[in-house]
Amino acid sequence: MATTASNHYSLLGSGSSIVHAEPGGMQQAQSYRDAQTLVQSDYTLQSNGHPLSHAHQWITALSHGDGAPWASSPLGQQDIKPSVQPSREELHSAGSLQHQGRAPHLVHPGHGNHHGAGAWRNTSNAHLSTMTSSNGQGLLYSQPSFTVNGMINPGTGQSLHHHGLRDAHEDHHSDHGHQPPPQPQQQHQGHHEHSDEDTPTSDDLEQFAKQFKQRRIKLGFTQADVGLALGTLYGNVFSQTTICRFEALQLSFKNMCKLKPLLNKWLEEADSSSGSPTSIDKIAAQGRKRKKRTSIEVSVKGALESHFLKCPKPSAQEITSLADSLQLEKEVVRVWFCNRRQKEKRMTPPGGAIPGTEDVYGASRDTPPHLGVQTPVQ
DNA sequence: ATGCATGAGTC
DNA sequence: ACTCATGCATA
Repeated sequence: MATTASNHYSLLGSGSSIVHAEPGGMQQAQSYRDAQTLVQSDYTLQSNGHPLSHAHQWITALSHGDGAPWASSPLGQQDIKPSVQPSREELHSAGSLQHQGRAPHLVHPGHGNHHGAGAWRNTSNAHLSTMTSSNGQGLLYSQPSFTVNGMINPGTGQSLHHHGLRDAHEDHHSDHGHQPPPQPQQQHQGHHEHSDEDTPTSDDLEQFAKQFKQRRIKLGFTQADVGLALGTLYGNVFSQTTICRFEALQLSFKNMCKLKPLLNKWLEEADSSSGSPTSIDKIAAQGRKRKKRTSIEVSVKGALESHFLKCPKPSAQEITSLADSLQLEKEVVRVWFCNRRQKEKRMTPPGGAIPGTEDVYGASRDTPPHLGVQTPVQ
């Protein structure tokens, strides 16, 4: 694809003072790739170096295994990268064992409609203890540059954390209307409902997320604070978006499993370190151009929705013609479909389905099952 | 809280 | 060209 055009961003020195806001600039289909000649009119230059956004790559790289844990991945994750040190042998090894095949269940050749994206809540009640059995998940990551207590004090009220606060997170969840997703956990008859040792169940995650959010708020931290703290703490920086999605269970099962241990660690650190100094190291930020977010009109969205229902995976040809008829860039349309598909794979359905009422799309029956809890949120 | 976007890793 | 993890920008 237009790699040429899409990645011609420039790095801005950290000391750059220029800034160019360009608020209500343009926003509709401006071909960013065709416009190579146009220079960067449609890119927003962000001179403000945002905190390293490459950070996620460490994890991402390894995490791509996507074998859907519930599916059949022999080994789960042994990701977790140390900080910025590129020298890491695991990087490679991990790559090899990844992707051992997509979840057997939701594989649909051609484009049927949806695949069982909803494999999500397995709810197999059992505590599957499976993969990850021995990876070094709970280990520490080396943190060369910065070490330690990351996390800034939320100036906003709050300042008392107790350690014993562990409230019993024992609540409800007798069960949900889960469906029986192919849950391949095997071996180890789990029995320890621990946090990081074994693969959590959907309910475990749901519970943890709930508790995490509650405690986070009690401690007075925002989602952004946590994301930043994880960076200074472990070297993995996450954005407010990711924390938010975690709490709302809007990530894939695998992704949730990966983040849980990290957030769990943070929770522990959070209440143990009461008067920690909070040293926030900054890493050189880099800026790159990013295409301005395209806003798709509702009417157009409706059209895209319709097409999606008929064909979630349109061919390049179809995308082209569709883009043409809607007067959007092909790339925008392509990305829209990608995001749409991704959305279907999330744990929680879009609007928060009501238990018992599913199927967001007409014929879809395997849409991700509900999750009846809608958190009010901050 | 979410929509659109980027990129690495795959297929 | 797709999937996935992730995030900037925005409603």
